[in-house]
Amino acid sequence: MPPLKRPSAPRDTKSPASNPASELPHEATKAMPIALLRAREALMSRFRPMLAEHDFTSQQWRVIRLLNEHSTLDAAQLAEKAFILPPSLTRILANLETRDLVTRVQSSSDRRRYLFTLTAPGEEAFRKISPDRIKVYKEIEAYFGKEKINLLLGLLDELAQF
Amino acid sequence: MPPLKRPSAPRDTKSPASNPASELPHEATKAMPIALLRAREALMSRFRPMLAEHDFTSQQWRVIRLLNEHSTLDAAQLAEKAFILPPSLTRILANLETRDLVTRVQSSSDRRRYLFTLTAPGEEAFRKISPDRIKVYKEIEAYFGKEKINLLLGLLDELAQF
DNA sequence: ACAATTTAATTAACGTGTTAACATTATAAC
DNA sequence: GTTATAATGTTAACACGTTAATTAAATTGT
Repeated sequence: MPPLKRPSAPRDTKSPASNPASELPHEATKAMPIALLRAREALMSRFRPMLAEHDFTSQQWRVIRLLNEHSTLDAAQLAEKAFILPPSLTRILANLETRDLVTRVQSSSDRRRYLFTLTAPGEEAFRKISPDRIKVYKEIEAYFGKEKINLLLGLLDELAQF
Repeated sequence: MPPLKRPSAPRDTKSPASNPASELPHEATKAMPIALLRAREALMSRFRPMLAEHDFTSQQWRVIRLLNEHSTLDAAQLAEKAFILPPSLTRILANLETRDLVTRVQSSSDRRRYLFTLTAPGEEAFRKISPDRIKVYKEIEAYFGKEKINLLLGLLDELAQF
């Protein structure tokens, strides 16, 4: 039987005594969105300063990296692979074009589409940053271990299907 | 010895043949930040429309939820628990105060600090949304299973320590 | 008590996230 | 072939993320 309420007693939570945390069906699930955010931030806080030194945001870098891998992509492909919504991507690409890191050409077969490619300075920026980036990957692996990383990736991919 | 380059050959990637994906030490690690993003988005895409019906963003809702649990918190405590940076929190609290969902009182012992509390309409909003929210939690559990959720949470917490 | 330092919260500036509406071009229906 | 529909990318509006600078108040050292 739960103890009687003492309304005059000091307290710093409102957790109802009739519904302790251990019985709630979704206590763990409730924490998932923030746990994902915190884990991601733990990683990004390593990459961000390094990218900032070269005047890149992580999203700008994701676009650069993808264009380095695929040589040419249209906006829809970039949006899907970088997981960036079209309105954000429009702004990011405009920024990178202004800085002469990326160029666009209109597709001749479908004039609604634009094909994006790294410029020479864009490729140079990629090569310049890459070593630092790999250093961080290795630190993560050293801390966490490849097995756990793959286990985690599997779970995340499955959750992403939801 | 790597094959000769064929500059005229069609291709859609630039992956160097001398360094196939299976040998790269960080292929999995490289995918972690986006995998975390995608997993989180899978969850948030369920919550967002429901919150939007009541004119809440997920961040605003996080603040409401925390004030419901803890009854009164200062900005620093809210920032830490909701994982929201102080400048964002300032704006969010200003918004919620304008809507009379939250009130602030200056701490008498430390006049730099402000203590925030839900108003009656704030508590009402919380109660109104809560059932929908729990419904989504249960859907997630039904899809993913509690064991996997707890396993995933453990891995995420460990990664967050990095 | 007083100056220097530290801390809590805010402001400023810029970039991104999110939704809705829009212009342009392709495709489908008829 | 013309009209209706769908798809690609952009614009607009608002909220949040991120870093640096700022204000006000507390704390420390002397």
